[in-house]
Amino acid sequence: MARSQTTKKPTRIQREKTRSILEAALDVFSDFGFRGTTIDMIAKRAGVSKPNILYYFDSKEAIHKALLAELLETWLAPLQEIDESGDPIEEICKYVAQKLKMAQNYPRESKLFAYEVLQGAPHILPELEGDLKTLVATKAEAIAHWVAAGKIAKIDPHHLFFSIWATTQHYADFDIQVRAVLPDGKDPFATAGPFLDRMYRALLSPDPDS
Amino acid sequence: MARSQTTKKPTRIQREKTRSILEAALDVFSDFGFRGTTIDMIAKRAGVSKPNILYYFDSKEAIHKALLAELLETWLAPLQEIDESGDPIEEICKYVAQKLKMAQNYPRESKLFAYEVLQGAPHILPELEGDLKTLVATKAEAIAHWVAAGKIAKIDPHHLFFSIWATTQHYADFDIQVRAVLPDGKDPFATAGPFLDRMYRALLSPDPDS
DNA sequence: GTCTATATCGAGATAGAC
DNA sequence: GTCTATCTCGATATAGAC
Repeated sequence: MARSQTTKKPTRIQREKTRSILEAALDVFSDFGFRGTTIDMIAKRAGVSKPNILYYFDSKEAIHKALLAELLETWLAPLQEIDESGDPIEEICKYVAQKLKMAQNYPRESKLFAYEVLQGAPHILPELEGDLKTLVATKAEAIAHWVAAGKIAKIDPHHLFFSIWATTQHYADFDIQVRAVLPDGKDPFATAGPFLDRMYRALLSPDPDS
Repeated sequence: MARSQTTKKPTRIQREKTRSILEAALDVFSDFGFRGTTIDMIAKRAGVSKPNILYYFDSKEAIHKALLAELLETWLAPLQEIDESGDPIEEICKYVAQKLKMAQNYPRESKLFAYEVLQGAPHILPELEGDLKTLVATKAEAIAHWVAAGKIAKIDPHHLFFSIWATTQHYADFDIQVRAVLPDGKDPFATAGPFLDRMYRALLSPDPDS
């Protein structure tokens, strides 16, 4: 019986090994997707044997699920932080900047998520329809209040979030294309930051006639 | 020797069968990705046998490549149409609307492309670094002229394109997530159109102080 | 706990009958 | 041209020694 199926608390060695397997798996899954990844690839990258992987995790899918579960926690954190009592435009631009930073520093997580959603979110659809939908609804309401108070332009809060997710994660998920198209020597993230900041300030600035 | 390796021109039957195989393959590849798709799935959906598929195409990869080649032609067409002598904001908003329409009407193509780029564009990297980069450079220059003439706000043309691609294709590629998060009964594409139009008009409107 | 060896299975591709 | 049957290989997962 594998450790992962028992309830005994893991030793330090076990925790470290579990971590290094997850770390290696994130590397490979984010590059090749679930189906394109073999346990052997993960084993090689983690520096352990294939059966040893299956001692710590019941199956390839179990590794994948563990990664997605971890991911969701951290992925939604910045959204939580949007504060209705703060300055509207600054709050949203801060969120955009945080999301772009995450795309830069955690591209593997972004791509793992992209693969999952592209496939129809087989493992996390319940979370999307549950926690995520609820959280977005809450924050969308805050934004609707800002709109109603005339503090920002009259925009659809849901599509605002979609556009923020799309534009920031694009630099992680479509990294290859971005680098292929950008002129040589132009850093994607350094130049994307000011562009996006400007875009959302323009979008959100309240109309004079409102 | 398979027909696909000969140089004889195909009969009507052969062309129709090739088409129906490609059609079925697009369905399956766009749902499950290259590695997640089996020839059997394509065969079932096309209503032919597995060996029959391999009579018309040399391999699974050959089908995939054929789809990508077709895709690129149509995918870049709207970008070509941006006309430097037209009204700047109308030209760009027209492009945005066209791209959104394509995401709505050709979501399979969008997802096929997304899978390919996520994986590191193994089949189309040369085209991205060649034709696409060249085309974008040309159009970016046109936009730079508009900026220099004070006709639109001072924005980075490359990141403008990235943001348009990201925000429009998001509704095809992340369709599942969009629908999971949107309030019930709210149509994604119908509500995205006005949002994006407003966003790009706000972004591009020239500064008073320029 | 970790390894070598292996059972098992799914899938790409081929052979050969019709 | 199209089928049934099959070859072959790679990958998940397991058995069993150490």
